[in-house]
Amino acid sequence: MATAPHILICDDDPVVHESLGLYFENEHFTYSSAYDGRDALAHVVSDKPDLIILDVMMPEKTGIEVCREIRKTLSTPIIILTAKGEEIDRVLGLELGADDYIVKPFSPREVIARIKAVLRRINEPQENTSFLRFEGLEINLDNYQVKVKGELVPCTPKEVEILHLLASHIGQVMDREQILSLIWGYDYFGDTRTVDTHIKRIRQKIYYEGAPWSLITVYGVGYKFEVNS
Amino acid sequence: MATAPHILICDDDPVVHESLGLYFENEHFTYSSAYDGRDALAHVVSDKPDLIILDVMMPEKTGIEVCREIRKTLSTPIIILTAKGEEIDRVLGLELGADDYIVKPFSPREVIARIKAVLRRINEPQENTSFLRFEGLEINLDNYQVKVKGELVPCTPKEVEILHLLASHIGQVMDREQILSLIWGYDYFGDTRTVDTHIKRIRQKIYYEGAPWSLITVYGVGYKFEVNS
DNA sequence: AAATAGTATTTACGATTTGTTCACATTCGT
DNA sequence: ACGAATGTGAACAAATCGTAAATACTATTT
Repeated sequence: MATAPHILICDDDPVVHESLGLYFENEHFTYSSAYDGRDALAHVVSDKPDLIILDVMMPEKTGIEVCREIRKTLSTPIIILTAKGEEIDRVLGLELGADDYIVKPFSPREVIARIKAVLRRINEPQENTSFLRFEGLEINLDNYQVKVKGELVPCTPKEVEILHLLASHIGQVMDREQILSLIWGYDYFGDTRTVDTHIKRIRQKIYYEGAPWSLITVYGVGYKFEVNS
Repeated sequence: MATAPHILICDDDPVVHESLGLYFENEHFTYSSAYDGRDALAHVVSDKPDLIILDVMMPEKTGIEVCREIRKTLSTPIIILTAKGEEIDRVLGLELGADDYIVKPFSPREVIARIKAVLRRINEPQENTSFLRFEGLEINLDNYQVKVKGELVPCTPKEVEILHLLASHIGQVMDREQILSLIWGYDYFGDTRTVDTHIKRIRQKIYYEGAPWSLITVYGVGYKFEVNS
């Protein structure tokens, strides 16, 4: 994967291949296609994809079975695809060793973002930056303490974690799903609006007039931590 | 820059010019010198350097101001130079559009390595497709921010996405269906004229007299992003 | 084991922003 | 010149967000 990643799409619905193919070409990803479970396994071996997109409902072998098979020998990242209503399988899929989970119908942005996130997570060993400091703001994930202008501000664990997550990705918008996945974990089923409530409280606690940083809402996308706007 | 790059050194300290000059000659880079902010801007225009090294502390105009000025019209790579202890926020520098940041005192190896890295990054086919830069126009899909002449222009998410899509396929005409599929998703069924309205708003927001790029309508087909050659 | 305090989550609703469509003017290609 | 395609502004619809308050959960103390 020196340059662009190669993705293997496994789904019995040609429409999914067409639309994903379009997004991938746009990103200069290459891809190959499998239309049933057995076919999928064959392609995994022959194509050596960098990432596998696996629909749950497929003839011959279900995505779950395929996932289990793959995990016996390979650690290739897998993203499970499922129709709305099949959401029960989420926990199961992830316990089987899938790396992420997308519900149909999906948006282009979502799919591409998830793929990039998974590949990034796989490739880059995480840097240990548990302590972050900005003008008038310190976030310490070792002792779960947040200081504003040197003063300790009592924050709950979730608040510290979310703030740390956003502040360690300055300027980068993170959507609610990403935040939920990274803070709560992949097996969490909750209302994405929960994130909003936490953001609200974090803002209340840390914001002061003239702070050189802020939590910014990107309408329709998510939140980001910005410095000196 | 067919062969060796030309570097513009902007610093009020002659010692810096001497030492950098020495390294550059060794690498067969050519270079020119500016000793204050105003001088720097003049040289940027007349010398058309391939890369600019910009000290923060300079008479007449600080490096920060010069950087901001340059970014209004040019996308020439900039490396910011700063003395240890000068609490210039790395983030701030990079937000202004600088490409890298070196703290004095620097080692020859470090400077050369950084310069080569930046030039490589700029020249090679973009790996980081989420950020696009043109003369007087920057599109950042991580931030969802668009800058025209260095100034932040408030755009809605759809506007940023469409602009980024077109700008990442320079010269290539995309029809309305393609744009809808890639931005809205495969399951969207709406009026294709919606695209027109978004294009209109993008043009209103980003266009300025003499911009070296534009959103062009291809009658009966679609839209494309063009750059003056 | 029950009560309590501290957190987390859900829900609801108004406010706001954004997206879409429509109507009409203008431009384009034939 | 004509019909089709596009530009444009304004009205409208939809989606999203902020916030507060209610509810559920969890760990600790009594």
